[in-house]
Amino acid sequence: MNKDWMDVKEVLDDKYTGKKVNLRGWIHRTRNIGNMVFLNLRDPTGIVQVTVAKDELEEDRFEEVKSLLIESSIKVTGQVVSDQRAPDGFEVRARDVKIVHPANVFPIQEDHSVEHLLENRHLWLRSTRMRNILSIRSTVFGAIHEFFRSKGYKEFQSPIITPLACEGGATLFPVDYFDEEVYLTQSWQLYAEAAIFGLGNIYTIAPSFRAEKSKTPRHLTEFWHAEVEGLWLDNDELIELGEGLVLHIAKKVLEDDRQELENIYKDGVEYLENLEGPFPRITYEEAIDLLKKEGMEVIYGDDFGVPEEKKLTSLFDKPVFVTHYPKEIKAFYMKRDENDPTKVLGYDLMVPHVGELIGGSVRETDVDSLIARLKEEGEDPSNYEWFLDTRRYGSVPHAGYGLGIERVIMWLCNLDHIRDAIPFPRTPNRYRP
RNA sequence: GCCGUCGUAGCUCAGUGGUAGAGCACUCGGCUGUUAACCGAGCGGUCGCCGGUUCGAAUCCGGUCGACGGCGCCA
Repeated sequence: MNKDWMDVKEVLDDKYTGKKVNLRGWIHRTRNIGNMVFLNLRDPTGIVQVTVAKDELEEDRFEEVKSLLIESSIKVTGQVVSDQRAPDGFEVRARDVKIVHPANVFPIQEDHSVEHLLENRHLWLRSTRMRNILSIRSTVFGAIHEFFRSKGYKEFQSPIITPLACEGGATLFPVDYFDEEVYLTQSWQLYAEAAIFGLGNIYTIAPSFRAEKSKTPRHLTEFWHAEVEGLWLDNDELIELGEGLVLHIAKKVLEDDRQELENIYKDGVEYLENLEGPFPRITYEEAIDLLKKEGMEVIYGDDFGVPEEKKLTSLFDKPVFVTHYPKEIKAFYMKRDENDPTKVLGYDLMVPHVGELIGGSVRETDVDSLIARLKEEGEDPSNYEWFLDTRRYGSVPHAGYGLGIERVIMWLCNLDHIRDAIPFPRTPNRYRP
């Protein structure tokens, strides 16, 4: 190996012990004891201790290094030694330190409130915790592309600016479009249903926007949505497509980010390692019965709240599919079950702590049924003419789902709050920085 | 939308009617093996904002703004 700059991780992996290295990065912490300075040098791969002795540097340079504040950027040349006194068993004895850019007083110290970290999110991204999470996030995005493309699905983009709603009840962010009111998209789905009859099976990863004042640990107003639409799929095939994606994501994160995952959540690794299909599948009615058996007061026809979700997911050691919900509590576009027209062919995939990870359904293709359901939801069907057209010209059975990517990350990392699953979270009370 | 908690130094907090406090950070001094170093000194405030009660309000009362937490709704 012969290169100019080494990674901190390589030093900690014993690749350069006894040798000279060149490192560059940021001062994570610094301690000076007079004629010697201890620096913890951070780069994107890790943190290593650097010792700077007064004898080794020119006097002026030593005084400069001594006065550097946390987060100053530097280049270090020195020798790697194995030393039990160093935090990770290895340290770099500096021969030369070049100051790239001294830092002002860093606003984030050891004690910090949630609010302070959110105000300084642009600086908090340098933390080990955020670095680990964002690495896992990157892997999750890659895994989703990989999964769908390996199955022959093509990537299709819908507009972000749109004139119509999609999810009944969900509120839209209005946008002033040259004096007309349009909205930020809530979902890719309706446009996907137009594209599917030409392109075939498609998927996307795109932001979705929900103007709901949901002050919960599971909601963002702007979140990243992985959505898929497949031709000829029935509900069972759609379940397999959802299960396959979740399993593939978990596998990839274990492969590529095991260390990052362990840094955040030690128990997560074992849970994910043991995760395999098939996930349990129960109907809405069976879920109601289970909850009643557990002593909960649930009324048939009600959607599950947080207490019901918690109870239900606690009964299984894997994510659980709940199928065949009553049509009244689900979106207008879901197809009714021919065997029981009060139910829809669709499902939610639920996991502990997070709740719903995926919501999917077979799509209704009958124009009259769609119009009737739209009216029930208080929508004006004339706003949906182009969508209804997709059913008027040789529609075929099809199905799809949406997966909340931040919720997947929250689940994988066992995060207390979904806002840590995204670099700059947007919540009802926060849109800065 | 509903319920709750909290706003005091750059940060984290104490102070519940009588002169505004601590730890950390920062500055200066000391120290060649520190691990959130340590020791000494210094700097640092319109107690969120508006109004009221009182001889006197960070403290009591009313309002307001903001943040956080929980519920509902959803992915």
